[in-house]
Amino acid sequence: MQYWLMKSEPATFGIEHLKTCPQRTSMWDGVRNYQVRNMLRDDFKKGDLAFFYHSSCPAPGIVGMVEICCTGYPDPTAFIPSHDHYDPKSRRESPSWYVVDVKFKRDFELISLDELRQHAALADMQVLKRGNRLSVTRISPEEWTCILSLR
DNA sequence: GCCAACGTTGGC
DNA sequence: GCCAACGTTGGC
Repeated sequence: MQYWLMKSEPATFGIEHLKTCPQRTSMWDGVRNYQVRNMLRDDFKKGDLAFFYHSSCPAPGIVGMVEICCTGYPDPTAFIPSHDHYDPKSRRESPSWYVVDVKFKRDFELISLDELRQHAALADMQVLKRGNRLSVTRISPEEWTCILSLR
């Protein structure tokens, strides 16, 4: 059982979108970064929990919690030529990219980036480090508990 | 395998 | 829209 933080741009796919999906569950597709791919493919397990983070928006921060529904499987959008996430280098026999399914668990009143930075116990979180570009990062159990205690 | 150029991310 | 940071690409 592991904890994660998953970033998404709310204009593209925010937590409000997730809540309108059937079973409030969606594929987390479109990851095109190898470090994140490796985590989705190798490390994510059914039952893991993740914070849902809104980035590249007026109020960046944690807005909710999701549960991981399955281990990673090949990203089907990479195989569809007309899709925005199409990647001709990804083949069905040797997929380049992976997804997991995530299910909505709960909302938070926004825990802003600024608020996260105010807690020394969270200072090591990758999402707070400058230059961080990973859309998925690990959260330690201590960090998870600390963030939950904020709401 | 080096490294410069380029593209993307994401807070501000 | 700026710009720092850093991943990716491709020539050599």
